[in-house]
Amino acid sequence: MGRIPCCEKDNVKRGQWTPEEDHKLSSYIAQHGTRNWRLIPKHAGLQRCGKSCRLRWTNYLRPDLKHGQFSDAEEQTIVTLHSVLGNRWSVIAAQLPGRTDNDVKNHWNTKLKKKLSGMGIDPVTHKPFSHLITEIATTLAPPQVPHLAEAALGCFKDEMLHLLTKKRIGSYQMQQIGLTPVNTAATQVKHEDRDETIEKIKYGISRAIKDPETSPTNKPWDPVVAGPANFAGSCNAFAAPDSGFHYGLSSLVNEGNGSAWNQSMCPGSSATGDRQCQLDEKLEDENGQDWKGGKEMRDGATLFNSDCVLWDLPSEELMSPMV
DNA sequence: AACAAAGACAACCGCGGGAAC
DNA sequence: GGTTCCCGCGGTTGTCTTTGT
Repeated sequence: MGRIPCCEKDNVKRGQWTPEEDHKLSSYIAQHGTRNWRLIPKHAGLQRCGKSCRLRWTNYLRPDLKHGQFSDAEEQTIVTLHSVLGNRWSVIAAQLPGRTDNDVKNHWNTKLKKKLSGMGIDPVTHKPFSHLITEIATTLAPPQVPHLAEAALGCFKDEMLHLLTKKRIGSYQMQQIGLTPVNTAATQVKHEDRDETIEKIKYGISRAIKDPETSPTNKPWDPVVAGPANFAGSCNAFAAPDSGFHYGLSSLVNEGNGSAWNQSMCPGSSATGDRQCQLDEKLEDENGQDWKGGKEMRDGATLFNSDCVLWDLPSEELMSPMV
C-alpha cells in the first residue's frame, strides 16, 4: 500500500509557470499565508499541485530571494560548507540569505563542481585527485596496486577528459595533479586523440602511485594549517590560490584517525554516505549528544549557533537560518 | 544561417521525518 | 503504537539560452 498521491495528476497543470499563475499564487499567499499547501492551489484558482505551488513560491516567488549571480564570498561559503556537510543543500542555503537550496544545488552542479575539478580537486571529497589516488594505493595490498591506475581512471577520467578537451590548462597544472603534461590546447584534442590521452592519463596516474614523493612539493593545495605529514587527515585546511577558494576548516572533524573522508571514490557515491556517518559520529562524540537527524540538524540552527565551532568561517558569515 | 553541444536554470519526483489523530 | 497526511529534502529531468562549428 503506497502513499496516496498529493494531488489528482490528471487535473493538474505541469511545466513552466505563467506570469498570471505567479500573480495568483503571490496574491493568495500575501493574503492568506502558506498554511496547507494542498489547499492553496484550489483556493487560489490554480490548476496546480500543492507541491508545485510550494516549490514555485520557495524557489522563485518569495520576496526575500536574490536572483542575481553568486558572489565570490557566497561561492566560498558554499565550497567550505560543502566540504563539511556534503550535499545538505538546505543547511548550506540557510547560511546564504536570499538563496534557496535549489539555487545552491544548481550553482554547485553547474559551476562549482567544474571549478574544483579544473583545479584538480575532487568535488566530492574536496581532496586533490592525485592525493586520493596515492591514498587508495597505500591502503591496497601489493597485488592490487597494478590495477589501481585502471580503476582510478574509471573514476576520474570524465573529470580529466573534461579538462583536457574543454579547458586550456597548462603543463604546470598537469604536473601539480601528478599527470604528465600533454598538449591540451582547448578544442585541439580531436576525437581520435582521446585514446592516446587516456593512455597518458593512465601513465601519469601510475607514476603518481609508484612515486608520490617525487610529486612537486609546491602544490597549490598545500596545507596552510596542518603540516604536510598530516595532510591525509587535514585536507580541509588548504588553499587553492588559482581559484580563490580557501579551505579554512578547523581540523576538528578530521583530527586523530587519519582521513575521515574515506568514502567511496566512485562517481555517484553520495557525499552524505559513509563520510557523513563519520562526521555525524564525530559530532556526536564531541558534543555528547546525538546530532543525527532531527530538526536541529536539518535546519542547521543549533549547529551554527552552538558553542561548538566546526570551522573557521568568520562568525558574521554564519548567518542565522532564514525563516 | 543552421545545426549541435553545452550551460543554466526551473520544475518534478520519490522518499523520509514528524505531527496529528 | 499504528496510520494518515503534510512538508521539506536531495536527486533527477526538462526546457530554454548561449556558444561553438
